[in-house]
Amino acid sequence: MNRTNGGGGANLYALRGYNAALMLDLLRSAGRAGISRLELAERTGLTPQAVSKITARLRDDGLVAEAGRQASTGGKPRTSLRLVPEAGHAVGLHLERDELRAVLVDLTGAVVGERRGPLDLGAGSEAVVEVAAREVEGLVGGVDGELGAVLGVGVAMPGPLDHTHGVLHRVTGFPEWDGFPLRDALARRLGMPVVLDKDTNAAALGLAVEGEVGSFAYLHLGTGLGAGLVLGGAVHRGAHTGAGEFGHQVIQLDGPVCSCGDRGCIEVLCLGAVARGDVDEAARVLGAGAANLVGLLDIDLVLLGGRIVAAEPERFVRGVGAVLDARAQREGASSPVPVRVASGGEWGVAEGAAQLLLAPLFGRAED
Amino acid sequence: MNRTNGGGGANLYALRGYNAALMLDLLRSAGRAGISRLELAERTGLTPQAVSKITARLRDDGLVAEAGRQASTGGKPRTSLRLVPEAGHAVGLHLERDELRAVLVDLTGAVVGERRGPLDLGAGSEAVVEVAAREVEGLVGGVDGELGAVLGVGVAMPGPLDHTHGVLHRVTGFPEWDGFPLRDALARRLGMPVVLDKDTNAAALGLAVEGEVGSFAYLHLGTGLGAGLVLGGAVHRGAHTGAGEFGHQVIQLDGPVCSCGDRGCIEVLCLGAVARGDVDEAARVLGAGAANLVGLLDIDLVLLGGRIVAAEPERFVRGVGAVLDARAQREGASSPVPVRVASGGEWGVAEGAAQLLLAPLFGRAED
DNA sequence: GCCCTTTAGCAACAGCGTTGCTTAAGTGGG
DNA sequence: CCCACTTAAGCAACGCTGTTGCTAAAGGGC
Repeated sequence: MNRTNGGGGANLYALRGYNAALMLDLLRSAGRAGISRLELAERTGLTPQAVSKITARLRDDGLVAEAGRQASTGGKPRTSLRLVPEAGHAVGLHLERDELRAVLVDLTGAVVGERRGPLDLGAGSEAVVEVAAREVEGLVGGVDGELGAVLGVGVAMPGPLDHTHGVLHRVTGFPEWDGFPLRDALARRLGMPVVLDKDTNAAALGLAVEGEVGSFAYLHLGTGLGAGLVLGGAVHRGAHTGAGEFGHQVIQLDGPVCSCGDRGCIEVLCLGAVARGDVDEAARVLGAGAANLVGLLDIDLVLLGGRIVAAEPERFVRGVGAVLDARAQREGASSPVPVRVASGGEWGVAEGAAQLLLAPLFGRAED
Repeated sequence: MNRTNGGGGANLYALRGYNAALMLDLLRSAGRAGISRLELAERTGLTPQAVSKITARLRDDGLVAEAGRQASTGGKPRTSLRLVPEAGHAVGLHLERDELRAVLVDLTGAVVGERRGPLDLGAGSEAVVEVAAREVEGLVGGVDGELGAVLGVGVAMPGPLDHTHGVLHRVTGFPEWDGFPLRDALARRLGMPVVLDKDTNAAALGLAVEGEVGSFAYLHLGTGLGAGLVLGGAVHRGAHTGAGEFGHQVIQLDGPVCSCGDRGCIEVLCLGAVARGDVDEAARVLGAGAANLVGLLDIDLVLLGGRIVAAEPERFVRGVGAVLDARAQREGASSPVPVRVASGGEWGVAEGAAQLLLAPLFGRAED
């Protein structure tokens, strides 16, 4: 229980919600196998009786169900509890320059429906909102049978934008999008809550929920180079959703001119090397930036993703890893920061976008 | 009310402590003038009656007192409440290679006693602990009259160390300190709680408490170059207290060799320029690193400190500011990130160290 | 089959912030 | 000057939280 919610005081209602979210989060990580009431009590520090009461409420709400019994340890066996996946759903929308991906996920984050189609950001905001809305409606309507409440739509896009207000700042190449309130426009059109975030943040959130613990950086190497930062389990967006601008970090003073106007940005160096076919150099440059990040933030893990990484994953992991290993050796650290390819692949951003709506249920704060 | 305390559940006792800390924090920021119960209620979202109950408990504990009345706005005038400064004290200890500074501060953070003396880290751990302990005892004993409970001692030192366990990793130039459990040794010797942290973190904490809001970076340019990061009001230390290693960020790939063994670190470039007498170049290099930091973390403010900055404050502020201004212009941001010289001066680290013990009282989480 | 161990729930309870109302302490109009 | 009005602060009762004490349920081992 800490102060991050804008300095607000807490009453009994807040307390209840907090503990309920805590339980749900533990139940989610436990997965299909479930977790017993007593283990929930141990993990939270609450009394078993409190856990019984809280889980009873969650069962009444249909969010939690019993899932068999565990082996006895000499007495009455523990009853496992698990999340009810179909108790709630969320849509994740990944909008790119020329393509749209949409997923419908259940409460556990499992994908129960997906769609993919062309998109033209140049067609104007109204047309794009309409296309996106139709995809969402198709996805939600296309699933047969009873569908637990759809909590809303998470939208992930590249480029600078404002998560708090759901407004786009700029969409590279399409000045007509400047300042467009995408969140509210889509919410009004669909009649359900919408949350907007950067693609890299959505991907990082998805990875955090999937089980990556502690603090890590997700580096995305695609048409641009960006990062999603997870610090202490929460996505770090900064005051204006600007955090994670990894690509325009300068690592070569007075180096070649970058598209942003500065010189020696990691993006121009890295993508330049890729263009020359020198993947090892690209990985080395990326590694230097990653090492800067690791030192600055003391993170535990670096995850790589994006089209360019996907083309040669091992070489990038090896190249970035080499730089981090060298750094660890210089520092005398016991073990270097590991580097891996992010799971999720092409759908990772859309799945993470859906988590923008699920996360609050599990006590993952908005910031 | 958020989840940062290791996943623990919250009971009524935790709720009470949380709201009490919230009140104390608001009372502290209100300073000598105080703040009315109703304003506390507005700021926290709690009902006026709840505020009355909570502040009544705090008054019973002697932490809060009435401080006059405000002007009437047509009815009964509001009663101002303020912290009782002498209700608690803490010691801040700043240990450098060759010098020791110690301050005794009251609950509001005001300095009520200070000491300064030579120190030789090469004299060995036992001797240093003894010298430090004597300074603390002298400081605590030297204040006449009733002294509210001394909560403990905050110790700030350079170099890599582990805040969580209170253990030094390395002290540059003194290998015999490797792994020394300074926190526990000093705590045993003094019989009071001790908290250990990096000097830059202590300075940043002190600045955060002094009223710098939101997220900022404190860049310290002294014998080395380090940073203290405050994100969302809390010091970001990272998993192993390693965060803030700003100086060994590479900004000149394959540049000159640094003392750390890498090439093109900001520290070797910046201090090299200072050595050549080229302050403007040093400021430009520092600015490039600051711009990287601003982009990566989306912070609101950059504060400069340390001996070298103190020698030519305006030129550093101007030089770093110019780089950040150029960056803001490229980004099309409405206003550039401001740069200032950190208040606190030579005693800033020691004062911040004392806040390591006061901060928990005011709900400023340990991490 | 009995005893023991362990789990889960029922009932009473202390303590939290909230609600409804009363008292305190000012201002300002007639 | 006094009285009506406004605003602040506290008292009492209340609903709800997690906790405590105890009981019932359910399995294993001798």
